[in-house]
Amino acid sequence: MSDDHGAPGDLHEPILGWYADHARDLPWRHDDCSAWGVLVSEVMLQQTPVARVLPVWLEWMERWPTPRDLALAPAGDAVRAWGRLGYPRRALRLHQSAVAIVEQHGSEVPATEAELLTLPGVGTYTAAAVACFAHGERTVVVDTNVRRVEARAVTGAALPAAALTRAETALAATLVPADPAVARVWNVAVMELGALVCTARSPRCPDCPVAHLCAWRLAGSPAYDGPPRKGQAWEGTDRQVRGAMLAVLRAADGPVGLAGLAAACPDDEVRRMRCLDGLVTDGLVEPLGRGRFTLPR
DNA sequence: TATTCGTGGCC
DNA sequence: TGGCCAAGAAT
Repeated sequence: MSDDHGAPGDLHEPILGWYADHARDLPWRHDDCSAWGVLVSEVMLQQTPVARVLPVWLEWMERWPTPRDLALAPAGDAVRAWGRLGYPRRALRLHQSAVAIVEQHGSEVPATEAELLTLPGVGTYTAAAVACFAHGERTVVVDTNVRRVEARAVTGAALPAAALTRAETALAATLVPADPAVARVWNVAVMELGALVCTARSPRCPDCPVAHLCAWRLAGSPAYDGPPRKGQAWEGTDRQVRGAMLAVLRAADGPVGLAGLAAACPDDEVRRMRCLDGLVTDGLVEPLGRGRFTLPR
């Protein structure tokens, strides 16, 4: 029909069609899911796989079905209910967001990106995602999946650059359909394609609806040739100790003494105290005096 | 712009 | 086996 093979517009029909057939049935995508449910899901999904988020999200929605419900609970309850999703400051920020939504937004999750961006823990991606998926706004949603799909299909690179570039955002913007309702499906469809088919390590190109026009494939699927990607250090980091300390506090019924927290880092008192200080500064741990600590009240 | 911040599963 | 990676945000 068109002779300009590879034009960005050619991606729409195949990807939207693929999504219609292969989308996962996730509760936060249901029409009856509240904007609050969408916001909670988006924050939980930051750097955390769907499989791990699902049971915790269901628990949260049952326990705190509205922002007001969470705002009325102690912050520590949110941190404990966060379980082992990782990056527990997200739980704290979600609680702070709930309070802000109640106090400053009439208990309704804001609909515009600008307002959403004022909420703690809500950045560029999450604001665009919530405005779009919860409120139907036509936004440009750019997450790691979108970046990878577009890097391959359009740019021809094996992987996107380490940091989001203006060019990527501009490209993504040109690809978002003009109609808000279609844009909404497009945004989630590209993410889904990246999550299920156009994966980082071993992409399932035979299952890809745009393999025939993928610039990366047409170039012979060249290996990544950019600057070396530095991994996420873990062994011997403060994160490891902070995580262990928080695990102790989550498991405990009441306050925990320094001796109990020492198990998280038995061989290095300097690091141990630095991490504890950091947790207190972050608001994830509350000092009670006399060397006793608890999750925030 | 580069770091820091959890956790666990997978190839 | 272990490095890599997962719907990022804040500083």
